[in-house]
Amino acid sequence: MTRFYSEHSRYYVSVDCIVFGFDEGKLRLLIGRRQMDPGRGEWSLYGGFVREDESLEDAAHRTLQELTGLKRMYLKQVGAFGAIDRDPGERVISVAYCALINVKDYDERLLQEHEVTWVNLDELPQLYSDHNEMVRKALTLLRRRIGREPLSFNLLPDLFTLTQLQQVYEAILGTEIDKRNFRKRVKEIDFIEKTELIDKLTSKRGAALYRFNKRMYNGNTNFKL
Amino acid sequence: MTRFYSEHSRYYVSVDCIVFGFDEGKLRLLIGRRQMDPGRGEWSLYGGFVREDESLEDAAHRTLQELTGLKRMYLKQVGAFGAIDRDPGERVISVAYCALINVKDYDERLLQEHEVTWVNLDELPQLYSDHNEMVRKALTLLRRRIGREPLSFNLLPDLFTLTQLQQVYEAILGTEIDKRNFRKRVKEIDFIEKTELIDKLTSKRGAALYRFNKRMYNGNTNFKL
DNA sequence: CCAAAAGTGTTCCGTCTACACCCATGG
DNA sequence: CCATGGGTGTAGACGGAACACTTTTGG
Repeated sequence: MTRFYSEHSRYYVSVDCIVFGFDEGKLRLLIGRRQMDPGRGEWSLYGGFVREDESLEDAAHRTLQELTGLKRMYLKQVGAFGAIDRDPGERVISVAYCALINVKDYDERLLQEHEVTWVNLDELPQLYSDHNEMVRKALTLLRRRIGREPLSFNLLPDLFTLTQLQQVYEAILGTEIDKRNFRKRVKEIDFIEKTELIDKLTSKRGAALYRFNKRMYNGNTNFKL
Repeated sequence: MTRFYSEHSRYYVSVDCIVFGFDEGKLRLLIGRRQMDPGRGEWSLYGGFVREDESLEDAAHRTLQELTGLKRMYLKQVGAFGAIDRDPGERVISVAYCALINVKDYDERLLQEHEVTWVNLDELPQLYSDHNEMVRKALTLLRRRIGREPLSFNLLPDLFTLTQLQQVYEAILGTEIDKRNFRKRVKEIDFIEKTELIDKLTSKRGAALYRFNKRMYNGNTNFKL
């Protein structure tokens, strides 16, 4: 192939994944001990270098599949990070991606293997390089979008109770929400379907299970929750 | 320097600038004929390759200074674009930046020199590579932010009339806005200052000139316009 | 004197918020 | 029988939307 741009410099490009999960009413984040130099042993987001045969987003999907075993998950680009010395080793330009997964789907064995763990978002330690900034930015992005995009279902099982759904909102927004007002709004959203099933695990009385109906959602850009 | 990541591939990284201006009530975009192969002669955003001694944002600022002569302008990252074949020449990962400038500040000579022109946003031709997508994404970003961030002043002279300000909102949002409601809201925002000066160019009666007070704005994250 | 843009308040309606009690059941 | 979480409606406050006429002055 002809070399068009040979007078310019080339850079390592990586993807770093901010993986959010939701468990026991709290937002959690998947972080691990960095397994390469420099910075070996520091807490870090999970990431990887971009290969020649994949797009940025594909690289993030591949990285996440290595980590979790999950094939296609909710994924949004957070932004590119390119400070000259952001990586203490060499210059690496990194593109951050925010992923949302249901903690139950996660393969526990892979967790061990990659030496990653879930930490509560509010107990996040200092992370390698600019990773804390990536997390902040990802969270800001979620907060801005959760009301107009059906993000929250990615953090929950297919069937969920309204209490769980509300807890996701509260965890992401960092506020308390009035139960009656929340449920009133849910009732007016047709793509959140009540099923006949009852969850008896979390309460004695049992709670109705709901489901996100993707078909009904399609094309519906104007809901508000 | 030790080479830490030598087993991985490196890539050209460029910045592409979506430069918005505002003139005669319309949003305009700065585009030019591409001056290098491949794609020479196609309409294109203005961009450049990232150098080793600059961050991504610095690269965007430098590129924009070459183009407009302006030193520090409003600049926001739109996102990284990394499809494998997005550039027909070689693999180039590009980070798009959205800039807002006041058309009057622009150096007309440089415009000639770089063979770039202003086009109305609604008459945008097909652009090189994925540049149209970058523009769409930048516009979406502006629409989402204009209400909670003082973007609009970057598109106007230091002194502006309320009609001009309203036109900026209408151009970005693509909607018509009620004059009285708009002005009512402006009155409640303390960092938009009325001056004693009168603009007599656009109307016979004359219109009061306003100014964005940066000091008053600082720290004010909760306005709404 | 008239065309053209500037400037100005009120009413209505819909939306969001605050708020407290009964229900069902497992242990 | 009681502790625990599930489930329900209403009233008042607030904010956003609709709406039309007067003012000024250059030509």
